[in-house]
Amino acid sequence: MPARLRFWRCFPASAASSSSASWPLATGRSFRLHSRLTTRRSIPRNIPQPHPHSCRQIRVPRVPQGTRAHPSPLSQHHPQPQPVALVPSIADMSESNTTSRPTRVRIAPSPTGDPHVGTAYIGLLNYVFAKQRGGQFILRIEDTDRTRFVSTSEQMIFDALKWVGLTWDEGPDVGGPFGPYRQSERTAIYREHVEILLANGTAYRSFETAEELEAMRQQQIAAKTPPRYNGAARHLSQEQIDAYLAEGRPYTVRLKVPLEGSTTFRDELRGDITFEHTNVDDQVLMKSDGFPTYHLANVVDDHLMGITDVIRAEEWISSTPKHILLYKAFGWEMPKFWHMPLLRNADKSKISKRKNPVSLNFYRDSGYLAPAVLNYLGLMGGGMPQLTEQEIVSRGINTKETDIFTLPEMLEKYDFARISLGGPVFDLVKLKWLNGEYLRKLSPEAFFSAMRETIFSDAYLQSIIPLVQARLETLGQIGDLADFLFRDNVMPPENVWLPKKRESAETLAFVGEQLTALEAATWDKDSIEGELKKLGEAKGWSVKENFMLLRAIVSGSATSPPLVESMVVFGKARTLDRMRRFLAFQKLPKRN
RNA sequence: GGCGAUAUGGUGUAACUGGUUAACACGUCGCCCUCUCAAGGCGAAGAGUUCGGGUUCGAGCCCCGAUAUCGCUACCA
Repeated sequence: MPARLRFWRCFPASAASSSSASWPLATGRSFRLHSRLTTRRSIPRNIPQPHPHSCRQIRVPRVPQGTRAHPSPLSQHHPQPQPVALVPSIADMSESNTTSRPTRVRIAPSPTGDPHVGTAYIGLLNYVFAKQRGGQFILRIEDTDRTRFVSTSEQMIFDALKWVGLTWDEGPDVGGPFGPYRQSERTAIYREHVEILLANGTAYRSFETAEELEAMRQQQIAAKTPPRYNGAARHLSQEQIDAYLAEGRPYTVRLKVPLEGSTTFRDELRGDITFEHTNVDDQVLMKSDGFPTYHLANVVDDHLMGITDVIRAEEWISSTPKHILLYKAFGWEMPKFWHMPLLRNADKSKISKRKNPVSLNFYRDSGYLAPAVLNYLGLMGGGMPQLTEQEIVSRGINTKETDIFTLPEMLEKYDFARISLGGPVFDLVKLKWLNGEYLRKLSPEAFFSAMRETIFSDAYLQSIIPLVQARLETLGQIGDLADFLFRDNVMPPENVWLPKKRESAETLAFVGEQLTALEAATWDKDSIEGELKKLGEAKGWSVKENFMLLRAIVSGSATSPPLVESMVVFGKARTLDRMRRFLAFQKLPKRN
């Protein structure tokens, strides 16, 4: 059994149950985990009994071993009927304060642009988690940031998730008993809850302007002290507050984090994690525009929607104490937290569009098959049991098949206890190999259908007709003119892309700016053209230079159908990817 | 800088409660097949498990200490 969790095993079992109740009690590393193993079940034989005097750090399995190759005594002695089989109910094994609520999980994407692979990744994990336990998978739209809101984004998220094959039981489009599922439609709810916090003294109003806060931040940075809100507004007198309110001064509401002590929570994959309160900021809960921040909205909604397990990316670990504090401030039952490792670029940084295609639209439009994408995502972070050597030999199966599995197989075998915590690099090379495997297994008929539904769909072909019809003398010439709309690797030679009167460095810099401009653009002819011309004017690039450069990058050639229309047809995700690939290629060290 | 998390070949993962030459897949290289390229078959190189101590007959798994990487450090999520 791989030991993935360390904890101090020096507390008698009886001490365990009380720890989670009080706050802010800095618990030792593992009261609760300990209790997980000792309550409601007999202690597994293979785990040493706690000894009152021994305080040795040992490793224990995070989760009962029922699905492992070697069934634990637990699962042997206590066969449990399960909805879909599998990970014998982590909930069952958990501490007794969890009143076996039905499993409900959620993903909460933010509609700020193209649907993200990370959303599909976390979505997949949540989906599998829920379905393995006969629970519900909920989709909630976190659109509380109106400055980053993109109106087309929500629909794209729906479409992308459906494309990969994930379906949700409740959501903005399908409804459900705990709606609305769009946070912008829940502002009244948040306001009510803020009042509760204000009333019970766990939050306070803060009247500083954004500028004042920024100035404070700069000062703190200059003084090399941690940039943090100084809590000044905590000390405002009631008269002062009333006066400010009377004059209609805008304010935010902040969480009143205890000045002393610490908060400990259990991450189901890592064990207990403790944060000193001196390191937890008085987080803004309600912005001056009346919208909540993620922290408030997420806690309120998770509670109201009956979420039992919060499965989200690792980047949230640092703010989890704030969420814990909020649950406690409201007096609510806590969900369990599972922080998944972050998908990474090749350089190990958090996956980002500049270094990796992250738009699900890109994968869909480029002809990746949804099951392959899902399969690949399932490979990230482990989770699927690997065949042992003996199994490979005895069953004589092709070893690469271990890496190939379907969603139903994941439901059957995926084991959250197996997840490895190192951030996995999202490797396009292996994804392509996997996709190729899927493609080859298709029947010719299915392959044909796949082609006709994507790269050669009627809709795609029809969108191309206006670009080529006037320019052809025979139908057979279409490939001469529009090959770049059907190709993956397009890379113009330097004599094609480099303008006569420009240096390569300034040109590449300009491409970078084109890219930035286009990333922000709505994907239609006028917007694209407008953005490009605006940029060209600002930077002193003629329309001709500007467009010819981009034409070279997008089409690989100096002649092509109308550029902007071609880009519209080709799609935002793929066009931008082509530009990024161009830049990446040019930055590669050249031979000679 | 502060706080937190993480650490097995280039990449993704294995390695049962510490037990023989650290396994599988992708990638790379070579050979075979073949009109070419893929696919397929066969084979090879590539890590001694971030580093340093310790415990032990024995450590990737346990302990201590470093280091590195990533994340957070917003009226973004």
